[in-house]
Amino acid sequence: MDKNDAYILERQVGFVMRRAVQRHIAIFSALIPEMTPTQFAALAKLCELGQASQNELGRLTSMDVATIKGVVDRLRARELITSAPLESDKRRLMLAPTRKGRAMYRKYAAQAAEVSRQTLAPLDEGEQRQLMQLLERII
Amino acid sequence: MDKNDAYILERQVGFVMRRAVQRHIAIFSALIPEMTPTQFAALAKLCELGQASQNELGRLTSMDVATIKGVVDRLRARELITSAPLESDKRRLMLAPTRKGRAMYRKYAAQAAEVSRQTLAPLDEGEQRQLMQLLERII
DNA sequence: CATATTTTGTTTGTGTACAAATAGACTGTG
DNA sequence: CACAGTCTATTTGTACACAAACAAAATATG
Repeated sequence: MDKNDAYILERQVGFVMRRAVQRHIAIFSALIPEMTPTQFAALAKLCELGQASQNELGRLTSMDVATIKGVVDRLRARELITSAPLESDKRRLMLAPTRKGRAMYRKYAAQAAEVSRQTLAPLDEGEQRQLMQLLERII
Repeated sequence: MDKNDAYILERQVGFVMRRAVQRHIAIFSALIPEMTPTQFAALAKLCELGQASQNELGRLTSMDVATIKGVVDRLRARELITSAPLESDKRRLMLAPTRKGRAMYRKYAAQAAEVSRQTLAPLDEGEQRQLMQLLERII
């Protein structure tokens, strides 16, 4: 194998992104130890929507059916959201934030934005915008 | 809350990176269904080094002690690597790829590079370089 | 209307990922 | 030498993440 063809782990996008996500999660849990990024994402989206079915919430937060179920179970166990089968479509489980859930969201929304700021802190504003745009294009 | 201050999930780095990683993993498992990105990373690094202790391999692949143990266990179960306590330091577990492990690495190294190419395919070469550089700076 | 298909949710199994507690082995310093 | 501190590995518990298989409900289509 030619030297230039060598597979260098540290130069693969997947590896670098995995490490960047690790750092991001570390920042998140330092600033918001009360919940995980995933749980906050689900709660935030549900607060934005007011209500949504479990499936719908999963799609909007990019979690598959098994994952969103676990996240919802944990949020419900902490009484941050409620769930009830929909009368008009008994397959669907309608979710809504509780008063406590909305309070939790309001309490941490600013902190969550700060997590993004700290994650991007090594870059200047232009670079931050650039990174976000490039990432959005490889989704 | 001001409209401009609104927390928009889709614009948070963490959320976008998580989705980008999801797409990357999907591409990886389509091209290399035989193993996970994590397992390949550990195998690749071990092949590059020739040998390493479990702890060392974990550090170099950014996996914590519990994670690297699981990955090593699975690679060993498939006879892709061997492990043996080091005589001169009985705490350490020295790992080395087997002939089969090295063959597996050689077989998939080109595919793994192709995974990176496909992940970055929506971007032109300059943008790909840019994205990698920006990601490396927020690690 | 009857049934084939799709949608929603659950369950099971495997694989990262990390925190915290534990145990055994090494190292440094008094 | 003794022993305090450090390093390596293991174990346990929790939380994503996804595939696959299943059941129940709704919808589409003949």
